[in-house]
Amino acid sequence: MDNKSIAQMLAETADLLEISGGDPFRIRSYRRAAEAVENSTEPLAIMAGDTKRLLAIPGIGKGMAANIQEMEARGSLPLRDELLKTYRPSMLELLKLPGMGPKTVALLWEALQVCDVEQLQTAIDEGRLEALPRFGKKLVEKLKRGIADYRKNSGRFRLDQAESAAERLELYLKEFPGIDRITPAGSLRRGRETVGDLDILATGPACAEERVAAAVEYVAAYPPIVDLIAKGQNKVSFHLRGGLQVDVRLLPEASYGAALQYFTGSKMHNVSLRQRALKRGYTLNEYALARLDTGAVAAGATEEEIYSALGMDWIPPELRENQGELEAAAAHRLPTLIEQSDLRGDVHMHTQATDGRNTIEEMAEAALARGYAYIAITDHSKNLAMTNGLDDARAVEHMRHIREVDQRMEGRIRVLAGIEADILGDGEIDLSDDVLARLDVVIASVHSLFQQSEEEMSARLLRALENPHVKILGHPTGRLLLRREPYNFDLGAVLKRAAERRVAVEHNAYPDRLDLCDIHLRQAKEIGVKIVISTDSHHTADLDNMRYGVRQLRRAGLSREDVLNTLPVQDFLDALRRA
DNA sequence: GCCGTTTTCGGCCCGACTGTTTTCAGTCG
Repeated sequence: MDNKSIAQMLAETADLLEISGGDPFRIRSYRRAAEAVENSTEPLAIMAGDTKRLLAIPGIGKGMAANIQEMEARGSLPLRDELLKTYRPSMLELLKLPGMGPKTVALLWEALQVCDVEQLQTAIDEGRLEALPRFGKKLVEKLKRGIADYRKNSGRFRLDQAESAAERLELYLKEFPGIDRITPAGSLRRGRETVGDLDILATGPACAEERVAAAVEYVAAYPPIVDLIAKGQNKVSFHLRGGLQVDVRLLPEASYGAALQYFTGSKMHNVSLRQRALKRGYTLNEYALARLDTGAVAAGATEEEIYSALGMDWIPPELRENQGELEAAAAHRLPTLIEQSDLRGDVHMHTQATDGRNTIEEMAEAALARGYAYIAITDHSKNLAMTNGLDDARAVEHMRHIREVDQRMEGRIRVLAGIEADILGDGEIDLSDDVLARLDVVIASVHSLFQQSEEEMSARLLRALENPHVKILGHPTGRLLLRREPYNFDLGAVLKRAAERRVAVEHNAYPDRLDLCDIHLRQAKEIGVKIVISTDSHHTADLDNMRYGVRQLRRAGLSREDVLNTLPVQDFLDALRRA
């Protein structure tokens, strides 16, 4: 079983235990174990035989190790099977409705034998819910709306979409006199590839306790709101068109840091942080860090002073997932994360020669405007016929063009000549060695491997790595290589061989395909593979996507040294030649 | 079920909001 399936099974067991009214602390340990498994860079299938290694994972004890071994051996978890005799799997879906928690699910089951969304809808229509304790008109209304939303869209929102919604709201909030600082918190600030809802924090004189009511009214009047969910003393929650939920919190300046820390999360990071605070004689909430004995406030205005009062360095939001960052911060050993400004070149882009929209010059000017010192033009090779891919002769001709443009730029920006070549069925590259040898940047990509089995893929990737001209292993889908989904091929072996051959592995910065690569980026770092980050731009505007990819690298804990295109152009080329 | 710079037992993070109550349980983040 792959890690994701194991994690899901553990999480479901936690949900079922909660519905059954089980011990809350036992439930929490199942949740913790699920997180730990999901975040493990190593397939548990390999570790399962080694109890000691399982026990070394925080959150995994004797019982959980046995559970994991059981799942590996039989593909099932006895406690979960037991619970499913009493409860229905569809109840796990019911839990996703807003306002619906384990207690309510249990009540619906015991009183009405309702166990899924369909039956709940029927029970509502027949008016059977009102007979139950705690079920008034409003709660029933809320469930009705919840069911409609659930059917319409059940899912998270892409980071780039959430970001632009946040930016529009920010403009609106800034209009209100006395609101002068606005920060998105939550998973958006942590740079998660998808965002469940938007947490926006705001502060300024208008957010002081005695004045905040007017600002709350202003927020609630935000025109794009389609559905006001809640309006409290200093918080407004609503849905935007498209279903994105937004929580806006208006906070006094003295506790802004505490609130930012609190609402940035992640939940597990906060739980651990508060535990550490307790051990040191403090209590931490969204208003302040305070002494337990006297109640005296120790910190609150900034995040830095809170972490510092607890003996830690400030932790970049991207790392706040409770995966060892607290220990690293206490030991002053946090990595210095890469910044977008560290990048000196974008080395994967297409032009009109194949399926790009712009000319070489236009791409170069656009990159120059974004502060890059160099780019590589890497159009497709002939095997991608549908893109009008280049054969040997056209590749040489195109290279000549690129060199001319490079000359014309007169050193303002270096324009390197490259290719995004295709890996053929036998692992060969679809251009001659002669041509490949004359190019500065050869990316070998996996287009033709889409429909292949995953075992086949890894074999081909490994063969392609043996080609001396391949400098970068590309993954233009963002799904093939560095992904978190269950995969059968041995990615570790490909990364290890890439490290040995000194071939860099590419990380593409697509906003719509940021599909969960952080775990494998971490694995690449552990193995020592160099990363090249690029946008695979087909249009000058695509160059702006770099920021999304950088967030991914940061979440994986990567520093400038891990990424080749932070180097000056000559060092970058030398590093590639070492392959 | 996990875990230990007070512990191998006895703890385990914290507060707001909602709806239904008339003092609180449940949900949420």
